[in-house]
Amino acid sequence: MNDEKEVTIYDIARELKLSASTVSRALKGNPIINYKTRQKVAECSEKLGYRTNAFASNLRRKKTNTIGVIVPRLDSHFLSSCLAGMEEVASTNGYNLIIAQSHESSKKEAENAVTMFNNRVDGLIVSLTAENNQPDYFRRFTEKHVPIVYFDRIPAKEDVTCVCANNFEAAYKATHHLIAKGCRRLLHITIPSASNVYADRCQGFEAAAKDAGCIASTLFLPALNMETGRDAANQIGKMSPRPEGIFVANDIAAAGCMLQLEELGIAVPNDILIIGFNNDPICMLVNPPLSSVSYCGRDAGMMAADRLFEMIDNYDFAFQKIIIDTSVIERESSLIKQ
Amino acid sequence: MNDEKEVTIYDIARELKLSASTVSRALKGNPIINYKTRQKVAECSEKLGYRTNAFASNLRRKKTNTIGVIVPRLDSHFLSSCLAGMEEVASTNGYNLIIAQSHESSKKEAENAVTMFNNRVDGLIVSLTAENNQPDYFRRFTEKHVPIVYFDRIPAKEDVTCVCANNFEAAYKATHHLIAKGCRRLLHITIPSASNVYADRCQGFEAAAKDAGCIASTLFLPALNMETGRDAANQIGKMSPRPEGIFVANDIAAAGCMLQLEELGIAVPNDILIIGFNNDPICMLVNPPLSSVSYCGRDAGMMAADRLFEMIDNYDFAFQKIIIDTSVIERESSLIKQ
DNA sequence: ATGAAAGCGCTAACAC
DNA sequence: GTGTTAGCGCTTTCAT
Repeated sequence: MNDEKEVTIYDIARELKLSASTVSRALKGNPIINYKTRQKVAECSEKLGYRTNAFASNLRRKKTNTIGVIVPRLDSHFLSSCLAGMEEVASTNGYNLIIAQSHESSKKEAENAVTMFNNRVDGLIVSLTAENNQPDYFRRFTEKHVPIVYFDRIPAKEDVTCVCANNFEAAYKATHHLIAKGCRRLLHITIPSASNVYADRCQGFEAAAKDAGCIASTLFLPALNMETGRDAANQIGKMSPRPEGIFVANDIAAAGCMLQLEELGIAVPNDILIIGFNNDPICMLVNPPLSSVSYCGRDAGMMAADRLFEMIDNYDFAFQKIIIDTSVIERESSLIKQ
Repeated sequence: MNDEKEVTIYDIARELKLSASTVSRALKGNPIINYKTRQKVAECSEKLGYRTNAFASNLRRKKTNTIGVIVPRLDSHFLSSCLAGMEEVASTNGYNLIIAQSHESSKKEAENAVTMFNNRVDGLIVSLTAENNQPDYFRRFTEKHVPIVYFDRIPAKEDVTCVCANNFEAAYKATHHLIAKGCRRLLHITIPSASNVYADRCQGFEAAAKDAGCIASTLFLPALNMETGRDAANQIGKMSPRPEGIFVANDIAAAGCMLQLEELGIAVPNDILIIGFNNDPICMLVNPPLSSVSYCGRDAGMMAADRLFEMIDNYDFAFQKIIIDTSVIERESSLIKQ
């Protein structure tokens, strides 16, 4: 492909009448090499336009300095914040990130896993699809002692390292918040999913309602977005009696729902209180501002990456569950009643 | 590192009493190899748990099947949509994406460029920082004939391949839209930047205002986000006479500005019309819904990746400027006057 | 402090 | 249709 010959350490060695090994050591700043030699090598490499060949090095060292990331999608605020955090940590540690999206398809996720595996990533960070929370295609990584950190959407089994919120508790708090504002008839809007994220939120909601002796029901949507949020509002419009407080499993759907409720003449928060999840920036843009559960993506990403590097560097595979803080952010959408 | 010996093509060869080259060919489905042999190799490789070693192959082929992407940040809706589009195209073509963020710092961008270069990416997709639109650190790529596609924030010089909107025209259209709604005193809110994105939008704005004989001024903010958008609104509140139509260079700042205007008792669109840029989903969430200029990130990402693969596959380095469609999306924030 | 030599796993030119 | 051979560029013993 490339016309001009690449400069190798042999070229530098020849030029300087040294051996390749000396050059190799000098280039990595190995102090065993005479300081002057190191300087000469540095100069010469600069002069010749040398660049290290990562594969040759990888091939030799059996290490890629690359970590793989598999996420359901890239274009969500939460996930891209997570990635931003991971990228920061990775680049500080001299690692690259290779990123793939599963598009919520377990099949695509398996394919991504194979690619990552063949690319010999030194570690893997994964957020699972909503479709499958006990995939078996990551087994080969653990078999080869390639560490995996799951984040946000974690597998059902216990013997993994993961970073996530305590979704049960977070949902409990969110629901409790509605109850504290005087709501007795509660509705939870979510998707049917075995994933910890949705299942735990659902259970947290039910537990909080039960503990307070409230009437709770759950509305399952095919997906959680603006559209489906609006559909949910239309259904709520027809309910009788209507719920007094709604806890939606993500902010986008909550926002869609709220907008549509307003259009139906159902006022938030006067007629219905509503709270979302994720504390997406949109919460502060909608009117009224949307209460939500805050959960910092960038931190989650950084913690996942930090833990992964610990595992890689210390060859330490102890399973660990890292819980991210969540807190209820009260805004106008849930503030009036009391 | 890894305890168990990795299985190589030699192991398969030994097992099957074949040569490594035959195995290599068989594994890539080379039709010159006997069908039965291919099958046997496939079975055996499966049985032994063989996985291809990408470095060894890369080292040999001098090709990485990896493309590098450098973006200012990951956690913006527009950019993550672009990435999603690129990832789709890349993965269809059997390529991986390695992604780095410059955090709007030219220094970090240069570092990223070095990393990508050393990792021998087969091609590069870049959106520049707002800080520097004529970086020299990508020169080494072109010198080595590694194709680069710039997107969105492109360099000042002409001899590059890029994918972007015609920001001048888009801004002209947006401004003209305000004028058509009856605005005579116009304000543009942006950041000081030599980048095509902001400079061209600014010029488009000025040209449209001038062509219509309107009074135009520009407010430069230190950044374009919710906060600074609100600051802008505070400044607008003190202006006299007040502008009648505002064109903001991105939607987040536009939304922040609009919210703050409302808080100051300045009604949108009754007192002031406003239009943003990017058609971010938040446009439909704010109240009133925000007019904007639509510009599809996913398409831009896909087009950039498509063009890059063309350059890689056909060894074709003709410079090409691909213009993405933009259109003014009229929503309530600019609809009343006429 | 430096060098010689072997080998990481794969591919491709060239044989047969 | 299959095998032989050499080499991609680097790192790492082991010598000296």
